[in-house]
Amino acid sequence: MNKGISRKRPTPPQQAANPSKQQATSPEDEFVDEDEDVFLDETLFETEDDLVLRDIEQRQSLASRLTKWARPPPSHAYTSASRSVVFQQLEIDYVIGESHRELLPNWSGSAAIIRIFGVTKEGHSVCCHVHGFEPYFYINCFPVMGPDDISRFHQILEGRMGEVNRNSKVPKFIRRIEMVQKRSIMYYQQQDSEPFLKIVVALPTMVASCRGILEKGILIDGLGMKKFMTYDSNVLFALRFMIDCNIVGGNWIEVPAGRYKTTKPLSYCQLEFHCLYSDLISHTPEGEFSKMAPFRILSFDIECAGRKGHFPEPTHDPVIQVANLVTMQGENQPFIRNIMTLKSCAPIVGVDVMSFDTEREVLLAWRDLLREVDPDVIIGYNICKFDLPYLIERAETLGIAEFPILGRIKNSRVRVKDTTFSSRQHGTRESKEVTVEGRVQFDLLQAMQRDYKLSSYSLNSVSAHFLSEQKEDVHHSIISDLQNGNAETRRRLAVYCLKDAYLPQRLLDKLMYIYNYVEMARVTGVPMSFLLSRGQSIKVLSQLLRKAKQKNLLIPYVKKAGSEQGTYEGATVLEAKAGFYEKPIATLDFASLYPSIMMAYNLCYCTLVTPEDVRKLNIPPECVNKTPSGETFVKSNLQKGILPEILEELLAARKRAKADLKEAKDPLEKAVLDGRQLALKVSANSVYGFTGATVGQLPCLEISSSVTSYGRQMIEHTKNLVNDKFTTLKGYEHNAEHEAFWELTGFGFRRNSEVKRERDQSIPRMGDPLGNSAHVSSQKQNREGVVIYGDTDSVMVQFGVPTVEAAMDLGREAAEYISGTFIKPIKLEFEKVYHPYLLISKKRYAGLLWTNPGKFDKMDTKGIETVRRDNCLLVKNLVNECLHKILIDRDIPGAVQYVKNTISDLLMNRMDLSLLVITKGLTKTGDDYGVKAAHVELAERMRKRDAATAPNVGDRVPYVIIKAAKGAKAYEKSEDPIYVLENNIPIDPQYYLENQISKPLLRLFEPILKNASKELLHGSHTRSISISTPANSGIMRFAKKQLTCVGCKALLSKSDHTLCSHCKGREAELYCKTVAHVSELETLFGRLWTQCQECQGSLHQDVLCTSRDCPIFYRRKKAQKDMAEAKVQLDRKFWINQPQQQQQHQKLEMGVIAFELRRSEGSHVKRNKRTTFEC
DNA sequence: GACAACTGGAAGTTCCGGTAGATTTCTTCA
DNA sequence: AGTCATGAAGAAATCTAGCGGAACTTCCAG
Ligand SMILES: Nc1ccn([C@H]2C[C@H](O)[C@@H](COP(=O)(O)OP(=O)(O)OP(=O)(O)O)O2)c(=O)n1
Ligand code: SF4
Repeated sequence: MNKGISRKRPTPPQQAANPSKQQATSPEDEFVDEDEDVFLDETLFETEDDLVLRDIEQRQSLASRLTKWARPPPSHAYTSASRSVVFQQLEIDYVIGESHRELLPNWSGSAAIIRIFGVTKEGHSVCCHVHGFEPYFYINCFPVMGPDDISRFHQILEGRMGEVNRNSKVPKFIRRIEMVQKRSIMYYQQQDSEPFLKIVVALPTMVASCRGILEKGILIDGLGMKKFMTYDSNVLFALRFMIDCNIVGGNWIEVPAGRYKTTKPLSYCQLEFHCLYSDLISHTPEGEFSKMAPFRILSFDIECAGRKGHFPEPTHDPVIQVANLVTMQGENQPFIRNIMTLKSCAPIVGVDVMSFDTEREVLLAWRDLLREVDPDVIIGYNICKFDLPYLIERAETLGIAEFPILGRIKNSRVRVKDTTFSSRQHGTRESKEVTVEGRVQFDLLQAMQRDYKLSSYSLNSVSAHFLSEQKEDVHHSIISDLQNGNAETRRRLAVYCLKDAYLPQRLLDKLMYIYNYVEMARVTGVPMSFLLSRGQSIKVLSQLLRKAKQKNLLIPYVKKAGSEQGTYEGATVLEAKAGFYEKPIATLDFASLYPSIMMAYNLCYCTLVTPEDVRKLNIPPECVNKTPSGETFVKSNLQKGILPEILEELLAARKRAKADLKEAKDPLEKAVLDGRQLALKVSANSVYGFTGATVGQLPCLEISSSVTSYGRQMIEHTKNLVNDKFTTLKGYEHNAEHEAFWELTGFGFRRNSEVKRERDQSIPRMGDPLGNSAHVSSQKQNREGVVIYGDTDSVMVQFGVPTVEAAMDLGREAAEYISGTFIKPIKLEFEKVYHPYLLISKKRYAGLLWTNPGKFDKMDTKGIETVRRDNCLLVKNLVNECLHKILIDRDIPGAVQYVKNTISDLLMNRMDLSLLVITKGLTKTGDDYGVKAAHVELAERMRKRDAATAPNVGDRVPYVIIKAAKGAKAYEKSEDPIYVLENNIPIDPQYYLENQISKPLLRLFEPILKNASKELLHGSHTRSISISTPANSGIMRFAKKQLTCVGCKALLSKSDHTLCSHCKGREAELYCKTVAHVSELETLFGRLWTQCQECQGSLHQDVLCTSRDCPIFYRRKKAQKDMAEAKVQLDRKFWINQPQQQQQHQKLEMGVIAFELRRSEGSHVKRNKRTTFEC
């Protein structure tokens, strides 16, 4: 217990990194000394007894810590290399290194070496170096080129490459040029193959530079200047390797015994070896190989102590705590829970608390943990953008050179790079890329942003949403205070930090992320890490390349052709017959419309016939499909497309997912499986999207516009058929009604029987372009149909029958009947019934959804405010409640009353601020906006206040609308809700009434209620308003304060202090009332306070949380404010004879004063708060 | 140099320009 | 009867609220 000696950080991980040593000696004996040193600090305040106890405890904890940290040691069969190694790979990358002498004796110089990281089923970490895989691409071969030309070409190209890559030390740039027989994927071609040149280069980066040379043109003796088309030349090297070896993301790889060599380890992995790429066996993920290896998942979170009023910056502010949880895949409890703290920290049950004196020790302890535990996956919340870069930059600032070796490769530092991801779907989002070699990072924040549309992505609101659990949010300035307190306050912080580390793990489990993402990686064939860092197109491209390789096809590299026509026509949306439908509405929907069109009509790059070839090739007309948009594609008997094959696989995977979904019971599990099913659907739809992506790799608008044109034709055909069959054939009960209608409106219509006769002669078939179906429709187009709405691939049909069951029967019948008119696999399905159904407009409707006749499943809303994230909660709740009352309870008066109450609450300022927060996404950086928008302007203002916490591109900005001068634009009235709370700024209820709730309500009630506007928005409930005054905002500088009477709120003259002359004499009554009011508010506040204490997990500590996303927070704040105000009123009772106190109170009492606003012209506007205007 | 699935549609906001109506200013005239 | 002040009426100028529509923006349906 020598307190004087300089402390060492605990060194267990380093020793323990060598498993054999660990076994040889008892770890307990070995590390006791360091252990004592480390925890000395805490013992300073403790008694001798505690000290001894603590000491024993720590000894034990460290011993168990080590056995817990390390991976199981590999068996002899592994260490002696006498068995084959089978492992699940999680990450693949490559490095440039010297070729392996033994494996590739004939090679020299540097080459790309692939590294595969993974885990065996026993849980050993694996690093496999793969040699012999060379980067290559193809170019077209001119017919005149003979073998001599090729070798001359080789030499010239080698020379040009030497010029371009001057400082590369490779002996030979172009390894080989081979003549191969292949075919381009573009356009249908009659010959099977033609010659191409395969160019094998030395290093992956040379593909691009070589491509550049060949595209520009190269002078070949005897042939002149030749420009080449390049093929497969834009494929990432690691992906190329995966494709050629048939490896898909997260699958199992086997390296047979004897085919691998071990050498001096370059990594920290337990099993490390070298092999040839041709010796790898990739197992397709089926049966035994569809399982998961027991990989280790580290979830962590850091806390930093920022300076007062500043967000922590790594150049100044220390890292004070790091919480870690390690879980084995497939288990539901972490087997390691610890926290590393700077300075002492009181013990926490079930958690290994490790305290250190210096930040350096904390950081190094974390690095050691990483190295020893050797996690395969690192998760956390916002780790990519914050935690990891912070740790690394911090270590740099402190000059800890040995810290950033976090990956599995010895002496290799992690690199941090800024990245932006921008797509039409997800907008622009900035992030950082931290390369930790051999470990997959899985930032739950990124996953959430991609997979779920939420109005806030803070950990708090996400966990509230998925785990129904609030998480306190401690402001960064308070974190410093806690750190600077004592062991207890630091314990408090540690608990908070641990929770932040635990929640991502819970989310990961609950949303089955590992399982779902591995599946997606396997189906689409990309590495896991791509799923979070890349978009949809890489998935399609990966599948395309795989299929193309099987079929001997090549994918051309096309430069951006600027002249290409920008857009093409999309889907039809049928005109919506808005209204409230009390009879059941059946929905017919094509199953995966676009994918099935592509499959049915064999649409693919390789089946497209160019207009030129249509004339030249003389393909028999029965072998081609002419699409409604005028393109020609050959049928599958001539050439089967590869896109249809890809789609078949994706849809098969989706089918499996849907089958799992059926099994699921638990609602959340259902939601998750539904998400998985939807993700696969999106992947399938993206195949179509890929062809229409003009900025993508291989756009082919002929395909995409053909798909949509078929789609348009099909929905039109379906609509006509339904309208036709179900309004004209006898035997459907509803006919009478419609006939009556026709008699009223129609003229010149034929009778039903006539139509029937005609129908019997031919069932219109889709496919004969513009044939019968057009004929039928032209005859009937004036006829009022039963199809009330439809979008892209669905039609909503009002059969007119009164019961859900009957509608279902008719729906099924109709679906079957109409499906018969389409080519396989296009299938119209009866999906659901809405009853009742409120159709507001195109893409906006609500209804009760029934899938079985007994009971409705749920209320379904599409497009309206309840599902839109850019509405405040008030509107969402209000609309939701009204819909509930209208659709389920069928209680329209109740709905009206509810609206009135809500409006009156709003106007009387009884609304809690959390309900008024509007959020909008920031899609571009400040300057790029053309017009001023509320959230953009606010983001700019917040940036001026504090740049570090202000929203960035891709973030969502929460704001409320505050009171301002009349006629002020919304962008002048937006404000940060926290700021509003802190500064007691009044909100603008009028804005919320007029701009937020009125229009949605009118849209909702219009079809149901006469005079909706008058009834809802101008009734007596709108008469009482309460105007609150700002506390200290700008215009208050011109305000003169005046008190109001407690009894009747009238303005007080100078002589009165509490009550006006009228109310004098009612003192006792009013006093009692005020007291009761105060105590009521106190109880409310107390209750909320306790709730928060429960949330933060301790009942005897202050609540520090300022969570923008928690409704309780707003309520607590409001209760607090109301209570304070009420107390001030109470105090006023006693002022009557103490005039000098008055001023003081006046200051406190900002909320209850009236003010007089002077305008420069001299006109006066008088208002007072808490004055009830009765009209 | 690498990266980015697609279109259709509703709705809210700002901006801009022509306008009706109000207000002010000027003119005329009793 | 001529001159001047005044006020009313009318005309001209000016202001302004409110409008429609375009453009921009966000988000959702499919
Ligand atoms: N993100 C999307 C969603 C849809 N679509 C296109 C392709 C779909 O085929 C069509 C219809 O979409 P649905 O949402 O109705 O989905 P599907 O019909 O594909 O699937 P299902 O009806 O089986 O759920 O719209 C698209 O391009 N991109
Ligand atoms: S406001 Fe209270 S309940 Fe909400 S997150 Fe904070 S501590 Fe928890």
